[in-house]
Amino acid sequence: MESYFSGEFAHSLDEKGRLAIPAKFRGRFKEGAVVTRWLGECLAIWPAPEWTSLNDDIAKRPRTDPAATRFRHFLLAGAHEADPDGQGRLTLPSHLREYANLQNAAVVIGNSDHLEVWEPGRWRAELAKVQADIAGDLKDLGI
Amino acid sequence: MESYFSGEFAHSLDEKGRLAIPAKFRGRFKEGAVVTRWLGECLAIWPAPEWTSLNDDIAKRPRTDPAATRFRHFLLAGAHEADPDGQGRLTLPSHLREYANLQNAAVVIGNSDHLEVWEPGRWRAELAKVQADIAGDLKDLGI
DNA sequence: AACGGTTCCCCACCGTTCCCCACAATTCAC
DNA sequence: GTGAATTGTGGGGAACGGTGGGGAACCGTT
Repeated sequence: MESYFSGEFAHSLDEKGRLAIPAKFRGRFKEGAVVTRWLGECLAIWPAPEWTSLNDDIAKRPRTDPAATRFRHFLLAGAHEADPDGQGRLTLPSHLREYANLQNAAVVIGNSDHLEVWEPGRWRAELAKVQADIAGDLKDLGI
Repeated sequence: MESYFSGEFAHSLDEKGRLAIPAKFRGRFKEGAVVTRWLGECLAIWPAPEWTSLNDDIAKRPRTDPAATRFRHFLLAGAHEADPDGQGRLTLPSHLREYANLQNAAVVIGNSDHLEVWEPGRWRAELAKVQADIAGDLKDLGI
């Protein structure tokens, strides 16, 4: 069993909008999965426990904080709970597919506590940006 | 048993994308190996324990830090866990081979806590740069 | 109650990957 | 110098994982 999500996987979306979760991670979604919008115009897939703790964190923020309110709208309004089918796939609702601009292909990447789903073109652009800034980022992070 | 990785080894990549780990280092990868993108457009190979500690460090960084987000995408998305086969080889996934521009040949070098895999041409260029700057670098480092 | 549409579940195919065996070349020992 | 062991390389077969599609169950509507 994996402790952190990592890796990059090129998967397809079929005509029913189904996306396969990488086989090595399926065990982490036995208790359910939640799909949400995420930063960079991609989607995030959370195992149920991680989703709950993220939710608890958000709920603690004061109702009067405008930033917290916007973040709630961003995250909660798009949240979609889904159990993977017998083949380890989950169906992405159309409004989330539109947000992430997903057509027939997708790149699934592991990112610590969640998976991310990117349209392949956007992922290449993100990677290019990352490579351009990596030296400076490392310096900032002190690694 | 070596404590630090060092040395330079010219190996080939076969048609299945398999790379042989130098025999003297194979004992360090009994618990598993992780291949990632690395600086200079090469790949890094980490023994599982070293990777875990690097991973813990990354996971601790705040979700909101853009530099940390980019670094996660660079490192975690590129990370590929693989156990060496019975011959001490591991398969490099195609997206990592593309990143490092690897075709049929590779140079494996030891670098303290990890191995690096370079396309031979890039490695020669890196060596040339190193030799050109070595005197000044030593001065800066106070060695 | 009947119908159309959607969603869910299951089965089957196919490509890839993994694992094992075999060869060749180099190194090491005697 | 000769033999033996180790190392790097290649290939074949079996298992696994991703994909597509068909049929049953479930919804809302007429």
